[in-house]
Amino acid sequence: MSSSSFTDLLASSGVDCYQEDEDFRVSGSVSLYQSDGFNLERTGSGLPKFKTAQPPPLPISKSSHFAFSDLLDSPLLLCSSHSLISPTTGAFPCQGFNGINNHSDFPWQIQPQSQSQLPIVSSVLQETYGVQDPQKKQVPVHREIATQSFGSDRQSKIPSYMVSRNSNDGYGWRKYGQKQVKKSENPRSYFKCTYPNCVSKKIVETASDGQITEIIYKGGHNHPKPEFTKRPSGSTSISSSANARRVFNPSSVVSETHDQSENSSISFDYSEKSFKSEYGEIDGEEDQPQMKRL
DNA sequence: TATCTTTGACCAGTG
DNA sequence: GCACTGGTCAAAGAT
Repeated sequence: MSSSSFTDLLASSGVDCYQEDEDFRVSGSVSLYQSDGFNLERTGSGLPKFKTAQPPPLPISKSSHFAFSDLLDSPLLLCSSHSLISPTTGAFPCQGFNGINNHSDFPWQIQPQSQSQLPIVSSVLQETYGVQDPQKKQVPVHREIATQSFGSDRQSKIPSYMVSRNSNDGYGWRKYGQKQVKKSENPRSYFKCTYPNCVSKKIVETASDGQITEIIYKGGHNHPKPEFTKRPSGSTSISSSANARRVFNPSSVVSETHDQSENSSISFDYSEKSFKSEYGEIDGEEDQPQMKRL
């Protein structure tokens, strides 16, 4: 898909794409769930408009759904584990955004403005392929600014761990700190990936009303998005969900790791079921009833 | 009982 | 060297 069609698609979907410096941002009023590796930001009223510059030619399909976490499994981001974006051009040195991406589908699903299907009423994305000083550790920074408007009443009922631990991206996150920083009036929560030996971290900035205003990813996952086995039915409490241990599929790790370093093709289900499953993120469809209860 | 979040303290980087 | 700031640690409480 060409960049123009991509931007057209986003624009038509209420997404605002623009690039600022090294940041490629996608913002607007769109329901996006998966977000790993992306900046998510709600800008104002969410009226779609392009600030700039041609965004990278993301191979997005015309699907109305996409899963951001899958992007982390793709070379688009994983390439950042091996090489950083050009600090001067902001361009990916690897193929991903250079228009030669082989992925037939961009792994995200744009949820049109329909607000009836998901708890997330709207979410606006900003994607930043952060560039760190090459002199410093070569860890890519993926900044994500997200606003998850669950609706004031609904959001307040969602336990914090449901947001923080999984953070809608399919990965397991463990909160290890929270701090009020000066440069932002909102407190920051610090998360680590729970996958063994994974150094990926993220910083989630949450507004006073509970909305996630910014997510900053530090370091890439050295593992694919985990596959989870389903727990036996019968455990319906939220705590059971929190206590559910994610089981990583070793074979998946091997194969996907290989794909990440090479040319992995990304496939994802555009169906609503899939999207909801992604949203359920806690443990797939098993947790959807929990979400419904919530 | 295990695992999680919370939160104050501590540490390191920077000006 | 000092103060400020952001990031991390770890004990305590919660689930």
